[in-house]
Amino acid sequence: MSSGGSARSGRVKPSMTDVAARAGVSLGTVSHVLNHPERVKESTRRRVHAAIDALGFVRNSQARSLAAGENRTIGLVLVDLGNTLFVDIARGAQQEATARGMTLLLANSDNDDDLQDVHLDFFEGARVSGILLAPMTDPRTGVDRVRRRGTPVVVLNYDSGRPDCCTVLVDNEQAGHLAARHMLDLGHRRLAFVAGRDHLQPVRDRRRGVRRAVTDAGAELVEIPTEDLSAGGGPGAAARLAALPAHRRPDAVIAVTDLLGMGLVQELGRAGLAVPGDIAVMGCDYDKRAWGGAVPLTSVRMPGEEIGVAAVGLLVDEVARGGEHRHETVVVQPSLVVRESSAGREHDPLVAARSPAEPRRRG
Amino acid sequence: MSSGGSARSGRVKPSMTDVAARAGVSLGTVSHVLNHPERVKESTRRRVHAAIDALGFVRNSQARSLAAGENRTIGLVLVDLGNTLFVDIARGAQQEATARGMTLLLANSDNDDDLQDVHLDFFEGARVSGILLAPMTDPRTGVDRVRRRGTPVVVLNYDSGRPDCCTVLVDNEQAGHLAARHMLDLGHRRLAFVAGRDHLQPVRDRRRGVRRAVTDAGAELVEIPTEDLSAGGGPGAAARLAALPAHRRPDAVIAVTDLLGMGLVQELGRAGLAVPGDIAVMGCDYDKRAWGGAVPLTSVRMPGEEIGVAAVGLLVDEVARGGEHRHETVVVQPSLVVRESSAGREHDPLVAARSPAEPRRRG
DNA sequence: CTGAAAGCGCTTACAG
DNA sequence: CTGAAAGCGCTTACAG
Repeated sequence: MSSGGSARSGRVKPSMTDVAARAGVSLGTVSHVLNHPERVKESTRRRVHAAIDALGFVRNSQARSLAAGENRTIGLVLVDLGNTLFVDIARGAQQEATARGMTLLLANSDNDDDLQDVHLDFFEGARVSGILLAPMTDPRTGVDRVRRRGTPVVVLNYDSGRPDCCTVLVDNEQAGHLAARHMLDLGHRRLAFVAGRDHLQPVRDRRRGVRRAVTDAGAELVEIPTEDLSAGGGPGAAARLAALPAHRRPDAVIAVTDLLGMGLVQELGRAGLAVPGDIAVMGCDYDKRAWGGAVPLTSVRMPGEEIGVAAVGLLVDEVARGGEHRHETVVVQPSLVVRESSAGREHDPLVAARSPAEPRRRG
Repeated sequence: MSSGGSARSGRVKPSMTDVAARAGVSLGTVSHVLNHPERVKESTRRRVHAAIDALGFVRNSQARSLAAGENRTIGLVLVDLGNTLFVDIARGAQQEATARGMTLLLANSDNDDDLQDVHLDFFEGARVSGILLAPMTDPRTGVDRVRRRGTPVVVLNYDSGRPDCCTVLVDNEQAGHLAARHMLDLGHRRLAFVAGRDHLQPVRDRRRGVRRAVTDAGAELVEIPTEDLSAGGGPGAAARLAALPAHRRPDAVIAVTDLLGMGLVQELGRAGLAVPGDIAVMGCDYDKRAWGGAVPLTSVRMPGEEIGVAAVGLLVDEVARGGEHRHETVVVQPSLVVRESSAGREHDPLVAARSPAEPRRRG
């Protein structure tokens, strides 16, 4: 394939005035056929539409927002599009926004707090009707700044603990509890939990759930620390497990993330421990990047799309009701996905997902 | 954590007029301190900035675009954010856009052509300065429509074969060639290529590359068709391979995607064939969802970020040079990532990526 | 049912 | 160095 002709010089887009001229009507009439077609006589409407088509007119939404004083777009700022949970959130939000006649715009802050601020400022400058923010760390400053200026913000996947904006959370304690219950139900009595420090909310909450389940069952829990929460943390943790004498070794391991779980499975295999024969393993997060590991990984699925849908709902309510709106926190429930790494090969992957509980509301 | 207070009623954002009043200057002066600070006396500038801070003023970018007749944002419409290649593209485009003082907005069409059109129309309505489009199928209609109205479009990852817009492509034939050369270099003489029909450009081009390498080497190629290009295609293809008598079985398999390769590895293992001992396997795409499979998968990496960077470069040139701009096609080169599924366990994963060739230009 | 006119929040020559 | 005024492309009462 070869080269190209030069670009047609940037043609100026037709305006409503051009359409009006071509249709032989006034500017206001064109606006009416766009906004209140029922107020316009059929034949006029047709002439205007003909002119619109002929000219390839596309209304300037910036001018429209400015004049109408309303903006039908929502900005979604995400920490990390590399994590499939956030892609799911975006998909859910997208669908719900469309269903409500709004447009969703995405911005990826790529784990960079400064970039996150840039995006927040951008959306505010664009006068979106509201912002959905999935932050990595405490978004206090950013949220404060934006809210103080009057733009509604819904925080996703981070519990800021403050009641001054809506929040959508996953019940991470329940995730940990589900995971441990699963292992206990399989008959395991000595569990291990591989995780980082409680610096990150999800780690802290999942740990709580695991501990509660183990304590309630009168079983035993070994906690194995790791700095690296992705696959790279696998070798270290696997080495520690493999080094234990067989009679003291846990018979089930819960990794705080799927990537970590995947790394574990791989390294345990190399150390000569069969999964799940010698030791059952599961992750948490249902991260698609950990799909199809050596042994398909049992996990706890976070309902990303549900989060996106709920968030748009809360935001739209706040925009519509203004002062009448009351902030609330929606807590969405995770669900267990049983696969081979805990239940064995005969277990059909992906089929046994338990259906999630109803989201709880509070607030 | 409990409930919330009601939202502060949607406060109206301060305008430049408010800033001017507070600073005791005219509207035009405020605009000058924002756009041409050097033209304003230091003390005045300070007063204006004080007013801006006090009021929490954020300039309305819609009004600015309207008045200035320029818009510093670029829209990126992606087929599928679930595929990590596109996330990489977005990251590269983001960085390059920022470096050039523009803002990148993302929209995910989620494999839905209608949604893709919606996004194109939205960006056109928003009067972005240009659009980057990574389509799934031939984007002819959409691109024509948008370009006819004067918005520059750069097409990513799809060869439309027409010289009337800029394009950034990955050299998929080279990807296939690299893959086959790798297997041949390892000493394999009977290769299999598992892929769908040539309906999709990448499949067609990768197949060409594989065939060329095999033919040039005087080796043998078995082509195994599959409908499903993701992990689900693994079992069928693995069954066909396993069913062959050992002396006719290929000693190396190239899957057209990583997900397919991952599915293959898993199923071959279940069928009792060791990877790479009995049969070497590799994928193509370097999809992070296929990370850390049973056996880390050798693959061909597509330089997503490079694509994003190149695309923004072409677009900005077209916007800046207008009629002077000449459309061109940039072809970016893939690179081999050798891992255990072809090279064996002793091979250190992720270390042996060959560095990619320089991108070629044409046009 | 249609049109004339003010106004949304900004930028930008043009005067002073 | 600063201000007054026109204009960007639209919407929306308000008249007719």
